[in-house]
Amino acid sequence: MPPGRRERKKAATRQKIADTALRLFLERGYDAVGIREVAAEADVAVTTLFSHFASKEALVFEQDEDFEQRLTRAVTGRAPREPLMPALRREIHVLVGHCTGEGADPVWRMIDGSPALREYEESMRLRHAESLATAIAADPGPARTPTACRTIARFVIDAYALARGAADPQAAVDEIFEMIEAAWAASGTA
Amino acid sequence: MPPGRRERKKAATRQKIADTALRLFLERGYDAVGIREVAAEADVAVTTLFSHFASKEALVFEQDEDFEQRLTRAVTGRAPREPLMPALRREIHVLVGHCTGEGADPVWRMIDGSPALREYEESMRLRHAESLATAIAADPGPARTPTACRTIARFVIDAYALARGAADPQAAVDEIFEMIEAAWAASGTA
DNA sequence: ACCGTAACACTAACGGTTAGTGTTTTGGAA
DNA sequence: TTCCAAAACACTAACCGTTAGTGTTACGGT
Repeated sequence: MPPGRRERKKAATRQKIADTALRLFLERGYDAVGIREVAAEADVAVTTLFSHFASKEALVFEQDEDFEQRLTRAVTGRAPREPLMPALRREIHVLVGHCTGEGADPVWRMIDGSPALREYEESMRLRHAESLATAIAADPGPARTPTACRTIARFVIDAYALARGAADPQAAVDEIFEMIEAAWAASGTA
Repeated sequence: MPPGRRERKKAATRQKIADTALRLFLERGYDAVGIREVAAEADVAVTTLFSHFASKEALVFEQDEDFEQRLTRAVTGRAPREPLMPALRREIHVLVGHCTGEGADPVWRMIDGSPALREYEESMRLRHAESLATAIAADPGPARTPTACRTIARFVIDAYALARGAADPQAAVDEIFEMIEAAWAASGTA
C-alpha cells in the first residue's frame, strides 16, 4: 500500500525541521543556534523536534544511513568475482571526495569547524563499522574470523577519517588501503 | 624545590573529589549520581569540581595519561634494536588484561555498563592515537610517511578496543596484531 | 610585612534533554 | 458512516551538565 496521509505529514514535519535547522546552522553557526530557536522557526514544539531527532547533532547528520548503506552495498552489490578490497577502496575514494576539496558542501565545512560535531561523527562511524563487519563476514570467498572482519571494518572507517584530515586526501586513501590490503591478506593465513 | 603547601592542598582536593565521585558512582551507578551530589559529598563547590575536571566523564578516567604514556614509552623506551610491533603488542596485551577477565576492576565494569562512558573513552583513545603516531614517527629505523604512522597508531588503538569486546581478548590481540604487522610491513614498501 | 596570584566559593543562569499531561489527527474496525 | 485506539503533536516544567560573573580567602615569593 502507498504511504498514507499520516506518514506523509510526519515525513513533511521531519523534513521541515531538518531544513530549518540546517539553514539556521549555516546562517549563524551550529553553536550559536539553540534547539528552542530551531523549534520555533520550524513552528513545532521542542518535544516534537526530539521525537523526530534523537539529539541536536542528529539534525546535521540527517541522512547518516546513506553512508552506512553505501559501504555495505559496496560489499554486497559489487560485480561478481570482484575482489573485496578494491571495491571498498573505490567507495572510500568517492566518500572522501564528497567532503573534501574546494567544492565540498558547506555542511561539511561546518562539521569540520565544530569539535562537537566531529566527535559525534566519529562515534557514528563506529556504529557503521559494525554493519560493515557484518556485511564482510557474510561475503563468500575465503572465510575470515569474526574478529578479522570487525578489524578490517574498523580499518576502513579509519581510512575514511584519516584521509579526510590529510593534506592530499585521495593519495592518503590509496596509501592507507595498501596497508589494509596487506592486513586483509594476512588475516587469511592465520 | 619540594611541592609547597598550596600544591599539596590542591592535589588533596582533587583527590578527594575523584575518590568521592568514584565511591558514589560504584555505590549507586554512574548515571544515578549527579554532579551537584558529588560536589556536596566532597564538600566543594560545583565550580571547584569543574576547575579540577573538565567533565563528569573525566572524573572516571582520572589517570588517563597513564594509558597514553604507556603506549608512547612502549615505543621510545623499548630495548635497543627490538622491533617496534612486538613491543606494542606486548603493551596492548597488558593493557587489555587490566580491564578484562574475572579480576577486572569494578571501575571497568562500570565503564562497560555505561554507553556514555564507553563513547567518551573511545574519543579519548583517539586523542591518544595522535601521541602514539608522533612517537612512531620519531622512531629510528625505516622511515615511514606521517600518514602511515597515524594509520598504524589508529590500528593499535583499534586492537585495544576490539580485543576488549572479544570473547577471548588475549587471543584477539594476537590475531589483530598479525594483521597490523602485515600493514606495517606494507607501509615500508610503497 | 606585603602583594599578586591561584584556589575556592556562591549565585544564577544557559542549553540540551526528558517526564508528565493533555489535545488533535488519522487509519481502520464496526 | 461512525467510532475507537493509536500516534503525532503541543505545552509546562523541570533535570542535568556546564559556565559566566563576582567575590573571598590563603599561600608563595619579594
